[in-house]
Amino acid sequence: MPNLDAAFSALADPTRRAILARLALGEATVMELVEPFELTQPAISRHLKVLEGAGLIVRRVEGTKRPCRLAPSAVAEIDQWLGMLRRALEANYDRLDGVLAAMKPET
Amino acid sequence: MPNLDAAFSALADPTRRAILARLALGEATVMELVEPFELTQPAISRHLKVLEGAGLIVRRVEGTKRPCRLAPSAVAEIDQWLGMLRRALEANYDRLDGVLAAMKPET
DNA sequence: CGAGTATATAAGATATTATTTATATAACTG
DNA sequence: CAGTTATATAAATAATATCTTATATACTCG
Repeated sequence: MPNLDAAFSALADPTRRAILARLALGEATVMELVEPFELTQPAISRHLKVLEGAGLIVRRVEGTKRPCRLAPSAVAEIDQWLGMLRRALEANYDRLDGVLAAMKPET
Repeated sequence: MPNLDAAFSALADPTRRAILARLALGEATVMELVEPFELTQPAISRHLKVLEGAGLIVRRVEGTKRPCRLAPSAVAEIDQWLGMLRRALEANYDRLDGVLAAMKPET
């Protein structure tokens, strides 16, 4: 089970979300990801490590470059967990209790 | 606009996710939420404050009790943001670039 | 090989978070 | 009103995260 802690924690940082948004447009190298931010290269490298550790990105080796791109798995897992809340909220306001009694709380 | 930072950050903690899972089963008071955990009441109160600040729960006043329940707004916002990644990943592997060029990165 | 480029790691400063114990507030209960 | 219950806040501590500068590694090119 990839880690929900790590995934949500990674998404909690606006720089990291911006990196993911950039990667949604396509693969990018570390230096390409450094450029739009006012942070140093080591800072971005660290953010990338966090994102990779959370399973949100993957990296290739291409000579001296390490292009990053989005990874599917973690997003799916987050979606699945949020689905629980979504369903609870859709099933709604007035009668939350009864309808949802069948759901198992969490690990 | 409720805060994505706050929302994801709130979700990054397993105790808080467990609290949300419990609330998906229906409203609960602070003491009811304390019971299943091996944490003190002040610790849970603080977690609830974080969840409330993130817009993930709301509270009523009922005498001396403060029953909590899920709030819809933050989940919707998170969903929306994750939707960007989801679409990028669905549009997929081979040709991420072209298809997604129309997307705006982030705030 | 030697210089330059791309990236990673280390060390250190500072900030933030999570927790506990102790205490405060406020509402019910007899 | 006094005691009890439900919850919040404060102070102290410990662990974690983030950033910077400095430096290491590892490819590439002439």
